[in-house]
Amino acid sequence: MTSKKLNPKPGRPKVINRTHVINVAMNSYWIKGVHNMSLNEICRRANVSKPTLYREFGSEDGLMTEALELYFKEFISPFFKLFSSHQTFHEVLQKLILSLIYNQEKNSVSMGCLFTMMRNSHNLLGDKTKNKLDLLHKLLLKSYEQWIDNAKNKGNFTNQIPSSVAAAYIDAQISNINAQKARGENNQSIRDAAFLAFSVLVKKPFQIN
Amino acid sequence: MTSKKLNPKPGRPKVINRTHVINVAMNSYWIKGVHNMSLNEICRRANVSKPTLYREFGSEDGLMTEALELYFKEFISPFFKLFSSHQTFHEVLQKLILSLIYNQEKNSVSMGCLFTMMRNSHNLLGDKTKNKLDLLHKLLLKSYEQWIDNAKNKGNFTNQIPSSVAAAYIDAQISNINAQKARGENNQSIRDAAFLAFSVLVKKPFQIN
DNA sequence: ACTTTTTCGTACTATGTGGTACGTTATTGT
DNA sequence: ACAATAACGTACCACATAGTACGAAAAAGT
Repeated sequence: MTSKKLNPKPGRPKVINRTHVINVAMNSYWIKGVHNMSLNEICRRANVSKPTLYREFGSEDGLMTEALELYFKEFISPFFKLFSSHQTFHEVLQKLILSLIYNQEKNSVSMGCLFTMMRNSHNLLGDKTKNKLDLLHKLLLKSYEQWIDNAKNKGNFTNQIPSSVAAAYIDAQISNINAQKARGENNQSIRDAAFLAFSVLVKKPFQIN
Repeated sequence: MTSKKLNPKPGRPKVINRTHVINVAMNSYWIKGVHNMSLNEICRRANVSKPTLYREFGSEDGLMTEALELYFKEFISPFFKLFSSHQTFHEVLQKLILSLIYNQEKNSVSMGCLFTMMRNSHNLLGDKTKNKLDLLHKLLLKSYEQWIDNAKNKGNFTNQIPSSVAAAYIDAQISNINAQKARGENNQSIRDAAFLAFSVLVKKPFQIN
């Protein structure tokens, strides 16, 4: 509380825990839905006063942007490592699908995907969040495209379809899986549909567990 | 105003135009999104006072239920006729896809599908609307299933997949098309993805116009 | 001690929401 | 004429929202 070295600035020291607030916001938006979660409620949950939150993030839009960024970093970009692994396209695709269906739940309640939820209601978002969303979406599409290009070079992807079209297809089908999860549909029927949809990209059938 | 025959009841005659209000509500929910359109705003647009609206529909939930029902009747059930036509499965499917992509716009602004929008945010709906939604969804799935069964009998559907699974697949892919429309994605890329997704159900490729 | 700097949070604003109380008005029945 | 009936809409309710004004508090510099 009084160490000059840890906080060598004048003025009352900050108590707000930025990363904690962003975490609370991310989870709240994720579980309850972006437009079913108010700033007031986030303040309550994060135990922060509203002016403090505004001082730190500027606006609801600012906080939401941070929440989105954290979500992408924690729950989406980890897949990028899979894309550049030495596994075949088929193996990675299967892992990706099953992971989306079976690992995105808390207390066995299916939660969908915050990123997809935001894309599906982008017209209600603030400008900063919308821009961030566009940026991340482009990044994601590029990642799919590189993954496919690599697979083509390695001979793991023999379909003659252009990589950009395949990337858009994967993006659409993954959004679809997430939407089905968010609707609370049955995991097995989501899996059946996903395997069917992605079978157009590969030769071998997928393994049911 | 004074005819006993046209209005043989005591009391002040009604002026509210029920079907007009439902139409306004349906279009408003459709264009602006169910949760971005308030009852107040609908009253303004339909030129009806709020108590009058409550007298007629009981609650926001009641009005929304009627709006949903009208939407389904006007924009979804017309497809049912296609399903029982004498055209092949392939022909009908292609017409269905193209119609969803190119005919659901007003002033060349893509609008998605109210039914799909509601399904994607069912957790925010009132009980009546949710029940109606479930009912209509089941009706829709049954229609797909019958369509497929018929096609199988006529030899137009040779895939060995169970009809219920195929119906769920069609449902998911159509929801996906609508979601992409609602996100404002490019029509051509939506069409490419849809043709690819549905190619697993048929043998011949689809015709690009 | 006193000023400066910075963050704190109570208490407020303006606006919007779904929903309703209630006096008014337009009709029919007698 | 006058009661009975039924729909009308103004003006309200309680509550929630995003966002802010402002004085108190906690640190550092002198």
